[in-house]
Amino acid sequence: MVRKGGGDLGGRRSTIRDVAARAGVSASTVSRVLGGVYPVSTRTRARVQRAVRELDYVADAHAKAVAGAGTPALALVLDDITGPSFAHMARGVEREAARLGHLCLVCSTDGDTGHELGFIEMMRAQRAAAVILVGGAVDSPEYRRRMARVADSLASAGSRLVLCGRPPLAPGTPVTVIEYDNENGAFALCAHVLAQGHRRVLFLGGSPENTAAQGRERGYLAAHRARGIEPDPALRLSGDFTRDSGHRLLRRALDQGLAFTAVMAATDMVAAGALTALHEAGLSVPGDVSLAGYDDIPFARDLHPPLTTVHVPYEQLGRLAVRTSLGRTPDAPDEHLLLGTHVVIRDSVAPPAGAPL
Amino acid sequence: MVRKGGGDLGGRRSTIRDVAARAGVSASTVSRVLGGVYPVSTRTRARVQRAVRELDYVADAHAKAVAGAGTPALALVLDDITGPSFAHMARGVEREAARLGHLCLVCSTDGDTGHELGFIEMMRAQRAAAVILVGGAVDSPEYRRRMARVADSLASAGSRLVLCGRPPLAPGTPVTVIEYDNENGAFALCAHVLAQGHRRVLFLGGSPENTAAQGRERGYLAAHRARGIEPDPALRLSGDFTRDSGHRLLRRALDQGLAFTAVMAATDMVAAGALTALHEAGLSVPGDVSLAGYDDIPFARDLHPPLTTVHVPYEQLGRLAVRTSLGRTPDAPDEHLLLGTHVVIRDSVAPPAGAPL
DNA sequence: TTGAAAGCGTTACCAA
DNA sequence: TTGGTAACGCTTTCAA
Repeated sequence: MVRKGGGDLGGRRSTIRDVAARAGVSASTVSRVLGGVYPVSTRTRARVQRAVRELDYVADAHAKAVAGAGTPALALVLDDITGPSFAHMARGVEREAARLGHLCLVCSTDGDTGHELGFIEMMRAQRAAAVILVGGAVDSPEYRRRMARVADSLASAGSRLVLCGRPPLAPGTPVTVIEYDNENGAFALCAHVLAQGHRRVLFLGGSPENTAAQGRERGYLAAHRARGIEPDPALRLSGDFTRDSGHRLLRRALDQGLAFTAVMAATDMVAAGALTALHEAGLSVPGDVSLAGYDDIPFARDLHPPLTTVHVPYEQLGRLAVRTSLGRTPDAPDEHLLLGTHVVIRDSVAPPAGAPL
Repeated sequence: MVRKGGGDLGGRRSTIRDVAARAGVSASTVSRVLGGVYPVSTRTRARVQRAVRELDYVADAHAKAVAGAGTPALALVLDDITGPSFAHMARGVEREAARLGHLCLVCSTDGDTGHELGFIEMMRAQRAAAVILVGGAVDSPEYRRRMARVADSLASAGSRLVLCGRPPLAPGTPVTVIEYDNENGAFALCAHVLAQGHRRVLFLGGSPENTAAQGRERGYLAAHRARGIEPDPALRLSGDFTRDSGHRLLRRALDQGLAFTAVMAATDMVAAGALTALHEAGLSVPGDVSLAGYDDIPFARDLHPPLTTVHVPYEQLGRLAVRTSLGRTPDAPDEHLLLGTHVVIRDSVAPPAGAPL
């Protein structure tokens, strides 16, 4: 089969030497005109550029990398790109990486720690400029040990570990941690709910091990205590961060006859499922029960009623992750950023029926 | 600063030669035990493996690539990872790629053709196994020319162009096209709406240039004509595929006093925005106005009322994209897959008020 | 301003 | 079963 275009070499990619030959110069010269910054005569440069065009040549990125040139890629490791908040972080990472001229590798782990470790190993093999781990994790001594080892091994390969929305490691570990304030966000949100007069607030959590879920639950608890209320433990349910979890949990609560006048979901997705369950049960929101979410995903506005929630600057988080990890020496001391959140009040939270104004 | 762990070489990554030296063997031998399939004595293998562990060694992927070994990455190019349907395709691609041992590079173009071309060039430099372009495009002679050139240039570099949800190219072009049936899906959906008795159906489209939007609009039109109805052109609005577009368009239609009893949105996101605008105007769905979407994103169930829409197998699309593009000779003839869709009936479409049963 | 040659970290061929 | 060496495609001294 015959390729179109001038650049056929029998199915072989054209190399810098092919270009050199065609332009009647040496490979070094081609490299120099492509590099852009070296002194090359105008005539030579033109000839080389023409040859490049005719051959449709692009320099092999791997060869460049091996030779010590080239821009290393960034690696993004997350649970599931399909979660709206993850997707927004991914966008931030991808955009900032592109702006800085880096390519972006992404891996989904589906929550499997083994996969995660495997991916990190691959990223080290790829000489990634940084490996960004996104999303809550199970915080345990084992987690800290494992991550510290990863951080060191990445650092010694000239790369950098970035933890986004994950618990920090021991001081001195070469890692960048960027968190958003789960606890305070949940505190503010729950305080708002309580201020409306609710006393029995159902908490629809994530996995009890997940640090993001834990932080939000701590905020829920703290807001109660700040008002001198001891929340009923029976009101704290755990599941995962999916829409289905919210739906299932709320339906079960209803079936069990649990008494509550408001629901605080660990996630907007969870809230969405819960809302549907509420509607299915013929309950009106916020007339019969109030509902609040967390994350402020774009869809939250289109729920009915529009969802009161906590805004988390996910995209900015992603941008920050790449900005702070790049242009930093691999084994810089650990660095810790905490981003603020704020509650956005819409229509899904109101005073409980029969409450005093 | 002193690195922890045995593998310190003064900040240098350890190489296969470091491992060889430590194990007292040659680099070739190390390569062989790492490769796994060559005959190596048990004793030697053990020694090498220990050295690998002690040095925390991983083979450099770039060097491997240059040497002709190694698994090439897959490249995914899309508009915006934040769109739910894109995210699901991305998940399909990423999962299937991982299953097959490939890494996945992703780039967002934000609809900029120049960026797109630039990314494709980079992917060629990366020797990507395939470049998967996702999402509707502007179909023009210029588009076809450009894509054909890209397809050839990718093919001659041993890579393969995959078009997902984009118009096909001239026969014979080395490209794989995977489409889902926009027109028939929209036809079926609109037929369902018309069957309920609606006669003035507002169409909330995407960009008039976008082929996905066009296909859906064609389905809308065809369904009308199949019933002998000539739809009022004033009822066809265009915007983009965002939630805000739906909100804005519907609000404007209302402001202008446009008469309609049903709304068909080009996208679930658009439908979500439209739904909120409807609610804000005090209109009930489907009591006053029926509403239908397209894509069947998970959220569609949690809209109120749950949204009648068209299901598109996005994740499967992604998996298929990688499966068909891998393990195929680069300049195989063009291949064209058309995936079916089906309408999922929920509660947002009902007969118009005062309609005959 | 240009070219030759060494080097980057692998793998694969050929001998031993 | 092992080691030496060439080769992969590029960049970067070093000389000219």
